[in-house]
Amino acid sequence: MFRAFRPRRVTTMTPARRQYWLVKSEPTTFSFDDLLASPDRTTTWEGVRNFQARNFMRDGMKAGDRVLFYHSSCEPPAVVGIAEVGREAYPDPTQFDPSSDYHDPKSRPRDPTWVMVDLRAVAALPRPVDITELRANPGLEGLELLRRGSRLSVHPVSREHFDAIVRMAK
DNA sequence: GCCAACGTTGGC
DNA sequence: GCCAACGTTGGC
Repeated sequence: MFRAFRPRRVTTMTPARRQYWLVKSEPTTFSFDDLLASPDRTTTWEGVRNFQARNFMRDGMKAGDRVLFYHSSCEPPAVVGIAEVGREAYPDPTQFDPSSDYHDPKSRPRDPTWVMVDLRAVAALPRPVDITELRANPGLEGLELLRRGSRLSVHPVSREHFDAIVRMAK
Protein backbone atom coordinates (compact mmCIF):
# COMPACT_ATOMS: atom_id res chain seq x y z
CA MET A 1 0.00 0.00 0.00
CA PHE A 2 1.28 3.39 -0.98
CA ARG A 3 1.52 6.30 1.32
CA ALA A 4 1.74 9.84 0.09
CA PHE A 5 5.23 11.20 0.26
CA ARG A 6 5.72 13.34 3.32
CA PRO A 7 8.72 15.61 3.70
CA ARG A 8 10.86 14.33 6.54
CA ARG A 9 12.13 17.67 7.72
CA VAL A 10 10.54 18.65 11.01
CA THR A 11 11.05 22.37 10.65
CA THR A 12 11.56 25.10 8.14
CA MET A 13 14.23 26.73 10.25
CA THR A 14 17.08 28.01 8.13
CA PRO A 15 20.50 26.56 8.78
CA ALA A 16 21.74 29.97 9.87
CA ARG A 17 19.44 29.94 12.90
CA ARG A 18 20.05 26.38 13.82
CA GLN A 19 21.89 25.48 16.98
CA TYR A 20 24.10 22.47 17.45
CA TRP A 21 24.35 19.99 20.30
CA LEU A 22 25.95 16.76 21.37
CA VAL A 23 24.24 14.00 23.33
CA LYS A 24 25.88 10.96 24.86
CA SER A 25 24.37 7.52 24.99
CA GLU A 26 25.76 4.19 26.03
CA PRO A 27 25.19 1.99 22.97
CA THR A 28 24.37 -1.00 25.16
CA THR A 29 21.45 1.06 26.45
CA PHE A 30 20.44 2.93 23.31
CA SER A 31 22.59 3.09 20.18
CA PHE A 32 22.33 5.16 17.03
CA ASP A 33 21.23 2.00 15.24
CA ASP A 34 18.44 1.73 17.78
CA LEU A 35 17.44 5.26 16.87
CA LEU A 36 17.47 4.43 13.14
CA ALA A 37 15.27 1.43 13.89
CA SER A 38 12.78 3.39 15.98
CA PRO A 39 9.35 4.35 14.62
CA ASP A 40 9.83 7.44 12.46
CA ARG A 41 13.50 7.15 13.51
CA THR A 42 12.48 9.10 16.60
CA THR A 43 12.93 8.56 20.31
CA THR A 44 12.17 10.36 23.55
CA TRP A 45 15.37 11.47 25.26
CA GLU A 46 14.26 10.59 28.76
CA GLY A 47 16.38 9.97 31.81
CA VAL A 48 18.54 13.09 31.87
CA ARG A 49 19.04 13.79 35.58
CA ASN A 50 21.60 16.55 35.61
CA PHE A 51 20.48 20.13 35.98
CA GLN A 52 22.90 21.64 33.50
CA ALA A 53 21.97 19.10 30.85
CA ARG A 54 18.29 19.63 31.60
CA ASN A 55 18.66 23.38 31.23
CA PHE A 56 20.22 22.96 27.80
CA MET A 57 17.28 20.79 26.74
CA ARG A 58 14.66 23.02 28.36
CA ASP A 59 16.02 26.42 27.37
CA GLY A 60 18.21 25.79 24.37
CA MET A 61 17.06 22.97 22.16
CA LYS A 62 14.75 24.04 19.36
CA ALA A 63 13.02 21.90 16.76
CA GLY A 64 15.34 21.40 13.82
CA ASP A 65 18.54 21.87 15.80
CA ARG A 66 21.21 19.38 14.83
CA VAL A 67 22.61 16.92 17.35
CA LEU A 68 25.79 14.87 17.29
CA PHE A 69 25.09 11.40 18.66
CA TYR A 70 28.00 10.14 20.75
CA HIS A 71 28.54 6.60 22.02
CA SER A 72 30.08 6.60 25.50
CA SER A 73 31.33 3.87 27.83
CA CYS A 74 32.20 1.64 24.91
CA GLU A 75 35.19 0.83 22.75
CA PRO A 76 35.92 3.13 21.15
CA PRO A 77 33.85 6.06 22.38
CA ALA A 78 32.88 7.92 19.22
CA VAL A 79 30.54 10.31 17.45
CA VAL A 80 28.49 8.03 15.24
CA GLY A 81 25.58 9.94 13.81
CA ILE A 82 23.53 13.08 13.36
CA ALA A 83 20.08 13.60 14.79
CA GLU A 84 17.73 16.54 14.97
CA VAL A 85 15.48 17.88 17.66
CA GLY A 86 11.88 16.95 16.93
CA ARG A 87 9.61 17.91 19.78
CA GLU A 88 10.98 20.54 22.13
CA ALA A 89 11.20 20.06 25.90
CA TYR A 90 8.24 18.54 27.74
CA PRO A 91 7.94 16.67 31.04
CA ASP A 92 9.77 13.36 31.29
CA PRO A 93 7.14 10.87 32.54
CA THR A 94 9.73 8.47 33.92
CA GLN A 95 10.34 10.83 36.85
CA PHE A 96 6.86 9.92 38.16
CA ASP A 97 7.19 6.18 37.58
CA PRO A 98 8.27 4.37 40.77
CA SER A 99 9.32 1.35 38.73
CA SER A 100 11.65 3.40 36.52
CA ASP A 101 15.39 3.74 37.07
CA TYR A 102 14.78 7.44 36.48
CA HIS A 103 12.09 7.82 39.14
CA ASP A 104 12.44 11.03 41.16
CA PRO A 105 10.19 10.93 44.23
CA LYS A 106 10.88 14.60 44.90
CA SER A 107 9.42 15.76 41.62
CA ARG A 108 5.78 16.90 41.66
CA PRO A 109 3.49 16.43 38.64
CA ARG A 110 2.29 20.04 38.97
CA ASP A 111 5.90 21.22 38.78
CA PRO A 112 8.02 18.59 37.03
CA THR A 113 11.74 18.75 37.65
CA TRP A 114 12.87 16.88 34.55
CA VAL A 115 12.14 17.34 30.89
CA MET A 116 12.97 15.49 27.72
CA VAL A 117 12.99 16.23 24.00
CA ASP A 118 12.33 14.02 21.00
CA LEU A 119 15.33 13.20 18.83
CA ARG A 120 15.09 11.97 15.29
CA ALA A 121 17.89 10.38 13.30
CA VAL A 122 19.12 12.38 10.32
CA ALA A 123 21.93 10.09 9.17
CA ALA A 124 24.70 7.89 10.42
CA LEU A 125 28.14 9.36 9.84
CA PRO A 126 29.98 7.65 6.95
CA ARG A 127 32.25 6.31 9.69
CA PRO A 128 32.51 6.83 13.46
CA VAL A 129 34.92 9.51 14.64
CA ASP A 130 36.43 8.26 17.87
CA ILE A 131 37.59 10.29 20.81
CA THR A 132 41.31 9.92 20.12
CA GLU A 133 40.78 11.42 16.67
CA LEU A 134 38.70 14.18 18.17
CA ARG A 135 41.41 14.95 20.72
CA ALA A 136 44.03 15.02 17.98
CA ASN A 137 42.21 17.73 16.04
CA PRO A 138 43.42 21.16 17.20
CA GLY A 139 40.38 22.69 15.54
CA LEU A 140 38.21 21.15 18.24
CA GLU A 141 39.85 22.98 21.10
CA GLY A 142 37.18 24.11 23.53
CA LEU A 143 34.73 21.34 22.68
CA GLU A 144 32.97 20.46 25.94
CA LEU A 145 33.18 16.73 25.26
CA LEU A 146 36.98 16.92 25.30
CA ARG A 147 37.30 18.97 28.47
CA ARG A 148 39.10 17.10 31.21
CA GLY A 149 36.59 15.51 33.54
CA SER A 150 33.61 16.54 31.41
CA ARG A 151 30.54 14.42 32.11
CA LEU A 152 27.80 16.57 30.64
CA SER A 153 25.57 14.27 28.62
CA VAL A 154 23.89 17.11 26.73
CA HIS A 155 25.79 20.20 25.70
CA PRO A 156 26.03 22.77 22.92
CA VAL A 157 28.57 22.52 20.12
CA SER A 158 29.64 25.43 17.95
CA ARG A 159 28.71 25.29 14.29
CA GLU A 160 32.42 25.23 13.46
CA HIS A 161 33.05 22.24 15.70
CA PHE A 162 29.97 20.46 14.41
CA ASP A 163 31.03 20.94 10.79
CA ALA A 164 34.61 19.93 11.57
CA ILE A 165 33.48 16.64 13.12
CA VAL A 166 31.18 15.87 10.20
CA ARG A 167 34.07 16.59 7.84
CA MET A 168 36.34 14.23 9.79
CA ALA A 169 33.89 11.41 9.10
CA LYS A 170 34.23 11.72 5.34
C1' DG B 1 26.42 28.27 53.81
C1' DC B 2 30.27 25.13 54.35
C1' DC B 3 32.28 21.01 53.21
C1' DA B 4 33.19 16.01 53.88
C1' DA B 5 31.37 11.88 52.37
C1' DC B 6 29.39 9.53 48.92
C1' DG B 7 27.77 8.04 44.32
C1' DT B 8 28.30 8.42 39.39
C1' DT B 9 30.36 9.18 34.91
C1' DG B 10 33.24 7.68 31.63
C1' DG B 11 37.98 7.59 29.64
C1' DC B 12 41.81 4.82 30.01
C1' DG C 1 39.39 -2.50 37.18
C1' DC C 2 41.15 2.03 38.23
C1' DC C 3 40.41 6.45 39.41
C1' DA C 4 39.92 11.56 38.27
C1' DA C 5 36.52 14.66 38.17
C1' DC C 6 32.35 15.80 38.98
C1' DG C 7 27.43 16.50 41.20
C1' DT C 8 24.62 15.62 45.17
C1' DT C 9 23.51 14.95 49.97
C1' DG C 10 23.24 15.95 54.60
C1' DG C 11 25.26 17.13 59.15
C1' DC C 12 26.51 21.04 61.39
